[in-house]
Formats: sequence, structure tokens, C-alpha cells
Amino acid sequence: MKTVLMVAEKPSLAQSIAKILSRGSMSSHKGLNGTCSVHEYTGTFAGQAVRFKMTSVCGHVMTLDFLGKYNKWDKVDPAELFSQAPTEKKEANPKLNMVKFLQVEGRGCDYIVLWLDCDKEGENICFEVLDAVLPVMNQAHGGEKTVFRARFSSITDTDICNAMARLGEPDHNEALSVDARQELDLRIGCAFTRFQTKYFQGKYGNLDSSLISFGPCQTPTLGFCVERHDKIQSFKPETYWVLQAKVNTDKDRSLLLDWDRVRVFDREIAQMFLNMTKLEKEAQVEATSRKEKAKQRPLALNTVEMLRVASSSLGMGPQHAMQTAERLYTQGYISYPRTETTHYPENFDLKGPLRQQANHPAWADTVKRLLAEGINRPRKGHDAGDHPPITPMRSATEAELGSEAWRLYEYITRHFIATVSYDCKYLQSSISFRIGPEHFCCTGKTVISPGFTEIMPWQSVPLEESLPTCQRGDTFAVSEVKMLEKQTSPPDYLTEAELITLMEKHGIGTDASIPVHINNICQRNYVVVESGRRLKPTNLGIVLVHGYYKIDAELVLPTIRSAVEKQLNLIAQGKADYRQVLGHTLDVFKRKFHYFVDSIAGMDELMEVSFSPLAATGKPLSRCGKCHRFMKYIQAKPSRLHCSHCDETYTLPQNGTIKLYKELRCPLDDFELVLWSSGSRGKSYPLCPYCSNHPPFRDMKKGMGCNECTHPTCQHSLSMLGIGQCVECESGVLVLDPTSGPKWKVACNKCNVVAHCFENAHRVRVSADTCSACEAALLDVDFNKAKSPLPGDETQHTGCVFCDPIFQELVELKHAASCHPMHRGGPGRRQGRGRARGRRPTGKPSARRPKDKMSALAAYFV
DNA sequence: GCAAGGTC
Repeated sequence: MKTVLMVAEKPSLAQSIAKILSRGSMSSHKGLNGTCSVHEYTGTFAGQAVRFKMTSVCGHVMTLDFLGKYNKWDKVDPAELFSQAPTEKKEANPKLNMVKFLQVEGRGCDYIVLWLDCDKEGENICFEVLDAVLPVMNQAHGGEKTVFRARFSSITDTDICNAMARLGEPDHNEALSVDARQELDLRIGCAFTRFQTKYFQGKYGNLDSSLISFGPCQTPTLGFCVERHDKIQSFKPETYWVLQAKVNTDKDRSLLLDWDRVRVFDREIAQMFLNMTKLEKEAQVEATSRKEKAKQRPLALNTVEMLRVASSSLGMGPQHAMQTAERLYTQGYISYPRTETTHYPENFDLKGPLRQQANHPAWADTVKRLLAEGINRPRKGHDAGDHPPITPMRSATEAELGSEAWRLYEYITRHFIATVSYDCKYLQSSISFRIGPEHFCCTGKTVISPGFTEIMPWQSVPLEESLPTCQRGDTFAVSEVKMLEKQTSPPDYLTEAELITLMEKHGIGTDASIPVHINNICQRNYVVVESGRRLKPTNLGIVLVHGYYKIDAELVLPTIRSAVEKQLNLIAQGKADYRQVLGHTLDVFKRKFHYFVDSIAGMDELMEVSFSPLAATGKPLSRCGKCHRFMKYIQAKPSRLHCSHCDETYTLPQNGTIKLYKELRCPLDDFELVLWSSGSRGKSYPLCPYCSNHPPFRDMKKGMGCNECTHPTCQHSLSMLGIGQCVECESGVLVLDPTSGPKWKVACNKCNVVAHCFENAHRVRVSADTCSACEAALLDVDFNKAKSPLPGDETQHTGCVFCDPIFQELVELKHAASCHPMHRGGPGRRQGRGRARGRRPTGKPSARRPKDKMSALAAYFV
């Protein structure tokens, strides 16, 4: 029997499509990467009985990057990134082993049907899948067609079955347009980012951003925020005047009237109107009206609207909201949360999800009534052909979700119920008055039926006092007319919700990437999120955008994306040649880049106003080994040491603190050592600023500290302080932390394993002898007399931390506290945990003896 | 160390 391989874009879709096509009778198993599943069933294909294998990828299989050597920032001129630097496709997520997985599943298959999302990215992934799978599939006989593309516009039985019945071919042009986009984004983004970062970080010390990035989406996103900032700055308040009248409607009730002219900007004119109005004692009713109006129920929920509401009403940032929604989705509480569609497909079962909410304490009454009296048909929305709108799939309580997830779930559910509820109906009545020559009016709203506002109370029509019943010609006594002086007020900073709307409108990013771009400009310290989730640009953000405006405004305008996309669409439609468009657009941006570099002084002038030169930043910390003057420690990101005399900068490990290490010096270069520490619960090690930036030995990499230095005799090196191989990671070595006393620690120089050894020792040294059982270096420990754990009056003991019975009792394995709990080794991560108390694996070279000491030394002295 | 786009 022949086999048909079918591939969807994500595991969830593979499952739903397989379920539909197999009519529910399929057998499923997990693939080798543990993420994608394979669903198998039998059926007919091209008139023969076949076995179907439906599986998926996880988004893009491949990603584009430069060849390795072009990723060395100090060796490559960014201008080379526009053409000379070759690119290569790498696996997007090596952990998923997607190519291998596809080849295992595709081997021996006869046909392939591509079920990737029906957009340009999906079309591109089709070819990534084919590149992986075609070489291992069975060869076609006599020109028989073996590659098919299924095109569907929704995940419904009819649509999926129709797609299967009318298979087409993947569209190479659409895929090429994505290849072009990837290459453009990579080359342009990296060239500008590297140039800006190197240029400004080489001059200023307090930019407080480890990266001065540029990109066709993130830069316009920042541009919107700065545009609003500029409006606020240039705003000049204007004074205006308003007439306000009050009439008596009853003995003790009065009615406030609005002026038809709203406001005037000339005091004397306003005064004139006031004087004329004041002459009248009565207000005459000129007309009355009563109109029934409706407030429409919401459209079904898509991603972008969910993110807007999450930000503006729940105070939840887009990135966080998306993570929360994804968790709700994988736990089965809501449908797929990434969709542009606001229209329920025909035949969508609305009542099913609604019934599940019928006993929920928060909205049981509303839901039961809807089910009993009949639901309303949802409004006609936009069908983007991706996924149905975001819908609750199962009832949940705050207790089981936790308060954050609950608030999002509650909103999604209330929104869903609202879409099948009725419009809110209210009566709008208004009365227009004349007082002397001037016209006034008042309006009031009364609710006829609340409709969906019952489940979305924040949308309800505000309660107002009802208007008096009257008719044309009636008169009321004027109780007061006064003139109010007011001022126009500036707009406020852009809210995140407004920014999302602007991005959507200008086509900056997609529903999935909008949160990423917003997150980016926060992380780069271009904007900060203020109260009410308003985005206030920082000095850095403002200077960058103003600099682009000054040099080449197109770099920051939202059209930078749409203009390129227009070109890409020509490729997709087969109207332009991929190579030509790519070459032409790269050429345009290469010119822009050179012009930008030549004009950078224009942006620099702005930088000078806000930021301090490197030489004037930071405080003196340690001595330079070349000139022996103090270098300054710059704490702001990226933290580094700067020698103003030599005009050299030495970067330091990030996310920790640095202090001087006893004025000790590196024997190789005479630089004073500094002590890096990740905090009291973390680890610390000495570091030579020079060696860390210019590794002395062949087997050392940039950024390493003394705990990874293979110097054979330096008292701070790995060679002298190393004990034995790490108990968890493959390549790490446990190194004595010479500064950790009196609570002595041994820490891995690669991962975050920390072993707490001795609490009451005043001296610990690494002995030259090694353990006969496990090859680890012995520790020579002097305990405090009063608190010695040794028998009798003994205070001195030498032994192996892993094998010595006395030491074993004292060793406790921990993990260095890192900024993110995810990075702490969780339980069950790998076997062999807790081996600190056991024997070391033998047969591996000891840390005390670097493999090739002489060659390491030779490398240094060459 | 960089972009933006998929998705986990």
C-alpha cells in the first residue's frame, strides 16, 4: 500500500485536519522531537487505497543567517553585509530536529500533501518541507505527480474536505517573495544595528542599552511613540471660552445646557454672547426629538483586539497577554489564540461552547437565558482564512487558572457571550433651546434593553437623569448663564492599545509579531511603560528618531515596510524577478546606509546633548595593565571598563556586579583583576579585563573569567583552583571560589551548579594531590577550632569532596540563583543529578591537567 | 550581540 505524507504548520492543526479527514478514526503517536505528532489512518488517494500519515512542523523549519565568520562584529565592516557576506539557511530550532524528524517520517512515502497555512509564510514553509523530505521519498514513476498543495480558508469539515478534493501545487513565487523578505530584513537590520551600536557605544557611556538596534518594524514602532512625544512637546495651550446655561425644570431641579457654538477662542466675542444671553429670563424650547439607537454587540474576537483590551483594560502587556493566552490554549480552555479572523465560519457550533458556560457562577443567569430564549446571530466580521475567532472551549474558575490567566479567560468568555447576545438598545432624547439669539441643547439616554452590555458591563450606557417632557414653544426659567474659561490640553503619551492600532493600520508586523516589536523597543530602553500602559520614549529613543528624521526620514517612517512589501508582492504575483527585486532593493538600502554613515555626525550632535562621553562616565575601579592608570567602571548597559588614557574599552560579563579583587594582578598582562558576582545566592569568580576581551590561550573564548583560564601556574586559574568535572553539565569544571569563605563554595565554570562545601573553615586550598578513586583534586581545609566537624581537637583535614566520608557529609549541591526561574535546573532534567555525593565518573581527563598545557602556553607566547 | 517571521 502506498503512503501519503501530509504536513501542517503546527501540531494542533495536524490533529484537527487529521480528525476531519479520517472521520475520527486515526491512531496517533509522538514524533522523535516530542513536540510533533503523527496521525495515521487509511483511505483512498488518486483512486487507490493508501495509508495517510498526517504530521506537522512548528512554524519555519529554517532561518536565514550569515556564514559564521561574518558574525564577528569587530572583523566585518557592516557595509559588507549588503552584498559580499554570504548567507546560509540554518535550522530554525535545532532542539526540534525538524529536518531529521521530517526525513524519518517521509522516508518511503510516495506522495506528499502540504497543509501549511495559506499565506506567503506558509507557502515558503512548503518548500522548506520539500527540501527536507523529497530526497528520502520514493521516486515517482513515469512523471507521475507526487507533490500537492491543499488550500483551505477555514478549519471546517466542508472546507478541509473540499481542499482535499481539489489539490493544487505549491506556489513558488509566493515562497520566493518570503525568501527575499528574509534576506532584506537580515542584511538591512544587521548592517544598521551593528554600525549604530559600535559607533555610539564607542563614544558614550550612559546610553544604558546593550544594543542600539534598527529594523524595518521596530524602528517605525518607536517612531510612533516619539511622534506623539513631539506633539506633546510642541503643544501650546490655547485659552477658550464656553457659555453654560441652567434652566429650572421643576421646583428644585435644574438642567445643564450645552452651547451650540461649543467654544470660542476670543474672549470679547464670548463676553458679547454672554451679555446678549443674560438679557433673557426664559429659555424657549425650539425642538424635541426621541430616537431609538443601538450599540452594536462586538465582533468575534481576534488576536489584535484581545491584545488591545488586555493592555487597556486588564493592564497586561501584549507579550505577557500572548503567553497567558497560549497557556490557556494548550490547557484546552480557549481556542487557538493567534488569528486575524473576526467571523465565525458557517456551521460553527456556537451553542456548544455557550452551554459549557451555563453553570458558571459568574454568568450562569445570562447564559441560561440566552439558551432558553435563543441566541443572536453573530455580526458578520472579516474572514482571514486562518483560524476561527478566539473562543472559550471549556468552563473554568479563578481558583484553577490563577488570577492572571483568569482575568484574560474571563474577558475572552464575556466577549464570546456578547457576540451571541443582542445589541444594546437605548432611547436618545434631545431638546434644543433658544435663549435670546443663542442656541443650546441637552441630550439624555435611557436604556430600553441592555443586550450584550449585561455581560460586558463596562460597555453599558451610563445612567443619566431623564429629560423633562416638553414640546416646541414651552418655556423654562433661566436660572444661570455663565462664561467658563478653559484651556486646550496636550495629548497624552501613546497607549499600548493605540500603538497596536497604528501598527495594524500601517501593516507593521503581524498579529504574532506585534507584541515582539513592542517588547523589543522596551528592552532596548527606547521607551518605558508608564502608568496606564502608556509608552514614553527615553532620551535614547527620542535622539535616535530625531536623528533618522534629520538624516533620512524614510528610515523611521512606517512606509519603509509597505514600500518594500509592494516590491515583494510583485515577486509573489510573478510580475517581477526575485533576483532583480532583491538586488535593486538591497542597492537602495546600501546607498541609504552609506549616506547614513557619512551623515552620522548629524545624529551625534543630538547624542552629545543627552549623553556623556565614555571618558566622563563611570567611576575609577581597577588599574590598566598598559598605562597603570585607573580605568573607569561603567555600570550602565553594556557594563564595561574604559581606560581613557589608552582609549580602550573592555566589556564585562552582563547581569552581575563587579568590584576590585584585592588589587591582585594578572601575571600575563599586569591588569588588576576584578571580581564578578551574580549576587549572594549566585556565584562569583575573578576576571582579568584584558584576558576576558583578548583570550590568551587557544582554548579560551571571549568573555571568560579566571575560572576558565588554563594558565598553568597562576594562582587564580582553572588549573590551580579546578577540582573536577561538573556533576551536571558535559563540559564544565567545578572550581573553588577563593572569595566565598567563610561559607566556602565550589561552582561550575559553565553551568549554574554550585556546591556549598564548608561553613566553618578559615582556609581552603586546592591540593596538588588528586583522589585515587575519582581523580578530583583534594581540598586542604583548616576548620575553626570551636566549630570543627573533625574528631577530637583536629582542625586540619585533606580529602576529596566527592569521596571523603567527612567531606561528603558537608557538601550540599545547589544551583546559582539566576534572573529567570526557567534557567534553574528543574527536577528530572537529566539523570545523574546529585552525584556530588558519589564517585566521579572515571576515565575522563581531570580538570587539574589541561589537555595540552604546552601548546596552550605556546599559543600565548607566539 | 544583529532583523522579522513562523511556533512550543
